Amino acid sequence: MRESILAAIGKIPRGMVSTYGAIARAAGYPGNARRVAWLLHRSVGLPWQRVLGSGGAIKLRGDSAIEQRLRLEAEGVAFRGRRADMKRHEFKFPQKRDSSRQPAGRAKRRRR
DNA sequence: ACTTTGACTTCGG
DNA sequence: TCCGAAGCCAAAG
Repeated sequence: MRESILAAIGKIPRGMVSTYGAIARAAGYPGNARRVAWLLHRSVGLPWQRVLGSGGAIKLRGDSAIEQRLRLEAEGVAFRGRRADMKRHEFKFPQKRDSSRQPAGRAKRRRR
């Protein structure tokens, strides 16, 4: 849990970013975005700068937010306004799904 | 053992 | 775009 979340964060490659919610899901704990944030805050040795809020928004305050942005830009992540360009830099965690994936776009969102 | 606390997210107005 | 409310739940104190 702690480990799976931390491991997921560690898989984000340089130049890519992910979000709290996506990491929680990838770690097997959907809906636990806050835990991801909590762990990030008190753990060390993680690529913390690569974790953003939904939509690519930086959720830190003050100086930390500036530092995060600088670090990401240094890795090649582009920003559009206050958000990272997720279309180009969002890291997709590998999922195990069988080959019966819909070939055409149209991603569907479950929920309620 | 109980309460507070988050670097959150989504929805509605 | 911004604001508030509700859902979420392990870890800290």
